[in-house]
Amino acid sequence: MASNRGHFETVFEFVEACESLTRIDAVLAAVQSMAEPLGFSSFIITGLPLPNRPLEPLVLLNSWPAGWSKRYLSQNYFQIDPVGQHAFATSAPLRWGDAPYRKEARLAQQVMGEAVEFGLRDGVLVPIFTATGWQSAISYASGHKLDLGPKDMAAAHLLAITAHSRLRSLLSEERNLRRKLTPRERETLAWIAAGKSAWETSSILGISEATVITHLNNIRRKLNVANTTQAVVVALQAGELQPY
Amino acid sequence: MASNRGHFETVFEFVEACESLTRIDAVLAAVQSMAEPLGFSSFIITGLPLPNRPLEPLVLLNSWPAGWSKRYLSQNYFQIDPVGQHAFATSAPLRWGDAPYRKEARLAQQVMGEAVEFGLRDGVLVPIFTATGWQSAISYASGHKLDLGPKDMAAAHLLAITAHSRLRSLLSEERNLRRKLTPRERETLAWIAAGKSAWETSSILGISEATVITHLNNIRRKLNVANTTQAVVVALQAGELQPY
DNA sequence: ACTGAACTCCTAAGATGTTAGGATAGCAGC
DNA sequence: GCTGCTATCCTAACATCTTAGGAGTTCAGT
Repeated sequence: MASNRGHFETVFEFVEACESLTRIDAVLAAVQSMAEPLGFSSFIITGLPLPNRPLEPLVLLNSWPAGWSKRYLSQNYFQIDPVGQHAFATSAPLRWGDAPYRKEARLAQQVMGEAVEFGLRDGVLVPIFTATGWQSAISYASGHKLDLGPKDMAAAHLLAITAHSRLRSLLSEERNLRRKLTPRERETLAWIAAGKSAWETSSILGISEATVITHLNNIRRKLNVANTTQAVVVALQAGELQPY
Repeated sequence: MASNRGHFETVFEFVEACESLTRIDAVLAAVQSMAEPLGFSSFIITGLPLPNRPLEPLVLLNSWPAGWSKRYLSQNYFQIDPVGQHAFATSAPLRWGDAPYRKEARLAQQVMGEAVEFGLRDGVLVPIFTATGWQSAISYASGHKLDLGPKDMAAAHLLAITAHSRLRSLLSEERNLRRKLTPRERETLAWIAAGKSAWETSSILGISEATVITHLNNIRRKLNVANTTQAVVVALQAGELQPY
């Protein structure tokens, strides 16, 4: 384990350098190189899904072993994983071993057992809070038991929020290039999300109700959702409902 | 202006100390005491609203002069303020003076003129990205023109994301104490947000469609919204749609 | 024992959203 | 000149949500 002072200075340089990274794989490499001196072999940065929703579409960055990653995401282990579920309840960085789980939860024990098979024995989960109640998290993994002090945890925390911030801006830029909705459709959906009916929205936008309905039809088709309510949720998560 | 090295070390100590702050006004005082050496006299930490939506419900922490704060929020200046609007487009900290605005935008100039009357002459806006496309921001204000180097900007940035992270966890804890919806109502709304109809949701939850409809009626009444779609948006912003 | 909150179930009318067609006009890019 | 995209408008049947009532059960706390 490197010295605490060393960690801090290095992480601090990372904070500055991170701003100039323009490619997602560069962020991944940078985080990886920062995490290794702290004792972590891999990590994942992800948004936390709503109840009953899959984790996979919210993953931002992932350096987990491929086999584990595939199994965890496809089997939706997140809904079982005590560490993942505790991410909602904690505000401070969390040692994996400190995640509470009921003894009767055989599934939870099975998931943790399988993680060990893939070389993920210990780790730290850092929750990242957002202004809207949505959360993200970064989960660092290690192949051996960790011995981390408060400063190491703080360094991991700092690394997490910095990388997350940078990542969001990069993905936001990428996202703009593959937006699915037209400007008028976004404008329409923004009013619908504000609770306006189709008729009210048509008045606001100065068009006919029929046109608003057509826009909503196209929106639902493009986003591949069941109804307008889900369209709003998906559009929010996809960043469609913002200016610019 | 204090030395750059001093800023950095102080901010770094703040990162550690912030974790132990348990009261919102303590965070406010801590940020204030950190911001002043950087040249800032006041600040606001807030989520960014959807188009056509007011800023006020998303404000987390506010040390702006009371008069200006009241006017800005009640008049919904955010939708006019070029700095506020540019928050959506930038990923790096932004000097107020660098915010682009059209010359023909008399309203924008008026807002900025009024800010000066309240002693807000210059400042820095730090956007905070989230995993879901929702954004927050902190806006530092100063009574005089600022002369900030890259390291000062980085220090302000670091201060912002650290305080924001802590604040979210504190508010999240407070929020849990004044949740409006019952567990069953949250469970119902989570499936509705996933695009299920009332009938489908009733099947999933093993209750009658009538009960789901009753839950939705109560949800709309409690959240004081016009329809289920808006109920989902409001519940998401209020953090109602998460486990625990 | 009582109170309040949560959860459950019901009807019926009216409002609103959804589906499935079709149609015209403007405009940018090839 | 053509193609594709965007934006606009329309009808009609059907599905779903919304409103406005009422009512019974359970359970925790006073």
